[in-house]
Amino acid sequence: MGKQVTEMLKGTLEGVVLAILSDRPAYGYEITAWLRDQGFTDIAEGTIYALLVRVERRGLVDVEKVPSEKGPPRKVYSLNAQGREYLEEFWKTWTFLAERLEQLRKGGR
Amino acid sequence: MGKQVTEMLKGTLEGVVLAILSDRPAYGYEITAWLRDQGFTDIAEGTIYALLVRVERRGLVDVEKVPSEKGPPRKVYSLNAQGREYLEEFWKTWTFLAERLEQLRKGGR
DNA sequence: TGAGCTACTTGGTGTTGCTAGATACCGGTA
DNA sequence: TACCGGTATCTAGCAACACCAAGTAGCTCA
Repeated sequence: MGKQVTEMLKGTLEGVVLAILSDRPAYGYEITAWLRDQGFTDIAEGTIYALLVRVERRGLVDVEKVPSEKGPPRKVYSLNAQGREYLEEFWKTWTFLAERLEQLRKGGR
Repeated sequence: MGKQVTEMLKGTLEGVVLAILSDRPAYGYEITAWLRDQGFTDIAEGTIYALLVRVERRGLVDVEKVPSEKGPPRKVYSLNAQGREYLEEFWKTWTFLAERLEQLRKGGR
């Protein structure tokens, strides 16, 4: 994929990461690896870290530093109540957009 | 809707507009009005015009100036061959993203 | 004359993801 | 010991995109 997916990710990537965290806590490196595995081959490492810092500042996630056997300590993020609320909103917005797009695709306006 | 949809529109709005044009030619004012009608209440007028200029510069659309009875001349845009190709790509990217998101929503990873 | 709708343009702002490089901890190997 | 690769995070600078605000311009009708 190229630039197209990059632009489309703006705004959705955040929801994607929060959705991942809604399943269970995770840390940056892990999230990046998982996304790559899912086909998001272009997602830059730095992007995820920056995003995590952002959602933390906004109070959507809680953080815990956990030592790793294989390297420096991990920052494990978990979705808190506010984050879950925000994720709800995200899914609503996404649904709205997806419905409009789907309608456009089949039959046009 | 609020800021969330604004961010999510980045990258997709372009596809939306091209999809509209794939049905039949249209001009900026008309497109804006139609989008508002479809629930995209936050879309700014200027945004559509800027987007149209962009896709024109990229050679995805052809333009024709058509006099209007009700105001200044309209710039009517129509999707050309290159634009159709690009729209194809857009739908592929969109499908990829939508599938990942849908999977995330139900059942998580 | 002026209000209101139609129609397009432009300059500045904020958010977001990418690039590229740096830092740091650890195990294995030459 | 010295170095390399994998793990793990952070940062500064950049480009793209949508928004905001204001302006220009043509037309109709009171």
